Amino acid sequence: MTASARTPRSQPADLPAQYDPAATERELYAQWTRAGVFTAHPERTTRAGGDAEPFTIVMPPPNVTAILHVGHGLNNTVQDVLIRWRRMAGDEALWLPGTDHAGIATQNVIEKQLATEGKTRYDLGRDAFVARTEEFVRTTGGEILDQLKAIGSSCDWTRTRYTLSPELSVAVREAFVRLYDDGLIYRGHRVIHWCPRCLTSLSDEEAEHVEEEGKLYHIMYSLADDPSQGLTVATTRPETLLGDVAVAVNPDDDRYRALVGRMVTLPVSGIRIPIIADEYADPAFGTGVVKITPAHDPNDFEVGMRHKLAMPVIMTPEGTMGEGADASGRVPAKLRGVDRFAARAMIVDELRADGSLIKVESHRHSVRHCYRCDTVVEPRLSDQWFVRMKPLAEPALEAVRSGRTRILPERHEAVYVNWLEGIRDWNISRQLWWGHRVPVFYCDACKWQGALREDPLGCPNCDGTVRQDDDVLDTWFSSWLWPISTLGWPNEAAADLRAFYPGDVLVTAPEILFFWVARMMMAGYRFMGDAPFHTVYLHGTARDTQHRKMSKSLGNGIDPIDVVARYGADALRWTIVSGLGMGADAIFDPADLEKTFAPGRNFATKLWNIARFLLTTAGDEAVAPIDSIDESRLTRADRWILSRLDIAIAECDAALGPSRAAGGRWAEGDRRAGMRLNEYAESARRFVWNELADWYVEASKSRLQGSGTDRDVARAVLVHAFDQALRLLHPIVPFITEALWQRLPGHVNGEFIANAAWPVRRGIGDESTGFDLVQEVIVRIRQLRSDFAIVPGKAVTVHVFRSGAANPDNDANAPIFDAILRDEQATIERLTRATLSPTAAPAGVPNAKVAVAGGATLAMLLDGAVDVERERTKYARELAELERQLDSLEKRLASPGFTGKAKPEVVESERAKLAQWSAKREHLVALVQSLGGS
RNA sequence: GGGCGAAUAGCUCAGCUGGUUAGAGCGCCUGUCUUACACACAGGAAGUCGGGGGUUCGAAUCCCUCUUCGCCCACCA
Repeated sequence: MTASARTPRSQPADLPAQYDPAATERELYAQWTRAGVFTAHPERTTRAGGDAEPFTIVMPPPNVTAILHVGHGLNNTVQDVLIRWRRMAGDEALWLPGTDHAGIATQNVIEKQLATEGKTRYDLGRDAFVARTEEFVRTTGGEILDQLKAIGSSCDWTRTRYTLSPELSVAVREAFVRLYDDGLIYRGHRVIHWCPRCLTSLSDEEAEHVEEEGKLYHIMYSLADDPSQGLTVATTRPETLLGDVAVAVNPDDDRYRALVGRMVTLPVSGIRIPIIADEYADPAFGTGVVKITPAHDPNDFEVGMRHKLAMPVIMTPEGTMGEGADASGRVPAKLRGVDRFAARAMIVDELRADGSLIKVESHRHSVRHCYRCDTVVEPRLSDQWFVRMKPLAEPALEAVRSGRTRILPERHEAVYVNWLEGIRDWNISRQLWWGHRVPVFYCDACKWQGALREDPLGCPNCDGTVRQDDDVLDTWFSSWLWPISTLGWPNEAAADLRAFYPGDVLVTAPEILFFWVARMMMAGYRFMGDAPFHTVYLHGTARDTQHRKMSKSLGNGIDPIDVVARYGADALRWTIVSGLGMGADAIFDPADLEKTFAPGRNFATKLWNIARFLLTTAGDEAVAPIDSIDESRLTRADRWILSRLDIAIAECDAALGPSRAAGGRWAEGDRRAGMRLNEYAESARRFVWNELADWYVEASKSRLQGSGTDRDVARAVLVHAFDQALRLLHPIVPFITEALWQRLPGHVNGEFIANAAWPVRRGIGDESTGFDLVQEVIVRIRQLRSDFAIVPGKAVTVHVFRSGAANPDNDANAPIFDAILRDEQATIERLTRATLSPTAAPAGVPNAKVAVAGGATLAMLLDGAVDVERERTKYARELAELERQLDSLEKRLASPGFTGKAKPEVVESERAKLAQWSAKREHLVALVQSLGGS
C-alpha cells in the first residue's frame, strides 16, 4: 500500500491515512468482551419483569473438531447481523454459541489417527478410546469458536455449550427416559442402513442417495425338480442371492401362477428355496420374478415377515461375505471373508460359467452412501432403537401450517410439510463409542429392562447385576434438544430457559432441514410445549464460480481466516452479506480473492475517508445535536440528505423486516417479509457512498470550510448523518463502524456503537427541495464538458435559459428551477468548474454545446465552432426517441383499461411523467430548431 | 420416478403482490493525483431479461411449452 503523496492540511493524531483492520479488530473485540456487550441478562427481559423484549438465536453448533470454512462464515455472519441489529434495536439479545460432539465425524477423526499408528479402536478398548477422544477434544477441539471471534461474531461466550457436556448429557438422558416411558422409544428388529466402514447403523437421513450407473443382472434359478426349466430374476446385487430364501411372483401373474409352491435351486450355493406369491412382485418390472433376501433388503424383509420366512444374514458387519448362526451352509468356503464387491464379481463369473447368467443390462439407479465416509451403505437386518415419530410430528406440522413458525425462503415450507407428513421412525442407536450411551439397562438374572436417569447400582427389580446397552445415541438426538438444553432444560425453573425460550430465529442451511430443524421443532413442542423459533432462515451454500460446493476434497475452498488477514473481517462480511439473495447460493471465486473481497475492503476505506474528512475539515469539537437545529437554517442540501437518511432507514428496516410476528402468528402479509440482507446492505451502502459522500460532502465543503453558524449547521448535519449511517452499517461491518463511531465528535468514553440505538426516522428535511434538480444540472454540465473534451481545469461559462417554446403551465419545475439557480449557483459552479450565466433568451446557440435539464436549456458557449450538424442529429435522435415513448405513454393514459384498473398512484405518477416529458420535448424541439433543424 | 429452483450487461447478482426510459458491484473504454479517499473521482460503452406461444391497456414479472443447469425426495428388484 502506498501512502498518499499529498499531505492533508491537518490530520487527527490518531487517524492514519489508511485503515488497518489487523491493527484494529482484535483490540475492538477485546473491548466489547471486557465491557460485556454480548452478555445477555435474563432479568432484563419482559418475561422476567424487565422491559426489553428477548431475542434469541442459538448457533447451529459446529462440529467440535471443525475448522472454520466459508460455510461457517456465511452462517455465522448472517446470525451476527441479525443479533447485532436486534441488540441495537433495544432487544435483550442472546446469541448462544457452542459445539457438537459429532459422533461419527469425531470418532472417524480419532480412528484415522489410530490408523496411522497401525491400531484400531478395538486395540484400545472402549474406555481408552473414549478417553483419548475426550482428551483430543479438550486440547484441540472448539478452536472454531475462537475463529468465530475473528470474524466478529457477537456471541455470549459466557454461555458456550457442548453437546457432550455433563449438563447437556442430563438433558439427553431425560429426553430419552421420558420418551421411553411414554412408549415412544422402542427396540426394533428390521433392515436398516449399515455403514461397513463406520461399523454402525445410520438413520434414513444419514444414508444419502447417489445416482450411479449400475448393472442389472438377469439370473436363471432352475426348478429343483426339473432343471431344464427355471425362472429368471433380476438383481443389482447378485452377491445377496446367497441370502435368498424365496423367489416371489405376483399372485395375479398368469405366467407363473402354476409354479407357486414349487422349489427352485439357488445358484452358487445349491440351496432349494420356494416360489411364493406376493403382491410386492410387479409383473411389469423385469421378468416379474423377484428374489427375496429378507436380511438385506427392506422390501424383502416385509415379504419375509408376511410369509414367515427365515432371514439369514450372509455378510459380516465389515461387508465381507460371511454368515451368522442362522445361515450355516449358505456362503461357500471360497467366498467367506471376501469383500462384497469382489464377491459380486466372483459370483457373476461363476454364473456366467455355468450358464445361469442370462444377460446383464446397464441400469441407472441410486445407491445409498454413508453421509460421513461415502461408503456404499449395506441394508442389514439388526436390532436398533427407534423413536416413534408420528405423534411428535403433528405439532411441528401445525406450527408451520398455522404461521407460528415460518420458513424462509417460503418454498421450503412445502418440503418440510411433505417430509413430516410421510415421516418414518427414527433409528437413534449407533454402534459407536463416541456419544451419549443409550441409558437402557438390562438384568440378565430377572430379565428386567428399563431406561434410567441415573446409573443404577443394581437391578431395581431383583438387585442383581445390570449391564448397560452398548450402543450410543445418534448425534442428532442431542442436537434436537439444543434450543432447550442450552438454556437449562430439564430444569424448567432455569432463568435462561424462562427468559429466552422460545427463541426467535434459526439460521442454517437447507441440507439439515430434516436432520435438525424439523426435529428441533418436534422436541420443542414435546418437551416445552412450544416451537423453539418463529423464523427458520435457510441460506444458500457457498460455491465456487463453477457452482461447485466448496469442499476440502475439491480444494476450492476459501479460508475465512486468510481473508480476514488480507482484507479484514469487515471485507469478508461485506462480501457475504451484500451477495446474499434470499435462499440463493453464495458464489465466491477462490482463484481471485482480490476480485471477491476488494469491494468490502474498498467500502471500509470509503467509510474511513469520510471520517477523515469529517475530522479534518469539520473538526472534532462537539457538535449541536441535530434536534436542536432550527429547521429554518437548514439548506437545500441539508434537508435533502436528512430526507435521504430517513429513506435509507426505512429501506433498511423494510429489508430486515419485522423482528417477530405480531401476536405470535405470522400474518399472510408478513410471512415472507424481511431477512433480505443484501437489500439492507445495498440501501445502507447507497446512502453513505452515493448520497452522503458523493453529494452531501461535496456540496457542503465550502460551508464546512468557512466559519460561523452556517458551518455549525453543516457540521451538525454531517456528523448526525454519518453517525446514523455507521449505526445502520454496524451489523454488517462491525469493526470499522465501531472504530470510527468512537472517534466522532461528542463520543462519550465507554460507549459502544455495538449497543447504541438503532436509527429511527426523524422527519426532518424533505425530498421536494429541488436538490435533485441541482444534481441534474451538475451532471448535465459535466456531461457537456466530457462530451466536448474540455480539459478539467478550464473555466467555462454556461448560459441558462428557459426556452421560448416552453409552456410554463407544463413546466412544473420552473419556479423551483429559478430558485436553485439563485441559491445553488456557487455549489453548481464549484462542482462543475463552470460559471453560470442566466440568460433571458437563446443566444449564440449554434456555437454552443447544449443540454436540457429540468425543463430549461443549458448552453455552454464555446470559443471554437461547434459541429452543428452533429449536434442537431444527436438531439433530433433524442427527440425522436422521446416522441416514441411519449406516444406510448399517451396511449396508455388514454386507455380506459389503464385508468380504470391501475392503482390511482400509478396513474398519478404516469400523468406527472407525461407533463415532465412534454416539457422536455418542448425544449428539445426548440433546441433542434435553433440548431437549424425542423 | 416425484417435487422444487435457476436462466437478466463480459462476471457475480438485485429487480418482492404485472405499471418510471430494466439496476448495482466488479470488469471494460475516456479523462483526472479536483487539499477525505487512485481501495478514489468524473464521464461513457454494454442487456431482443434462455427460445417459442398466450393472457393484458401494459409482461423480466402471470400462464403454457421447449432447452440448459442445479437441488431435494423416493423400498421398484
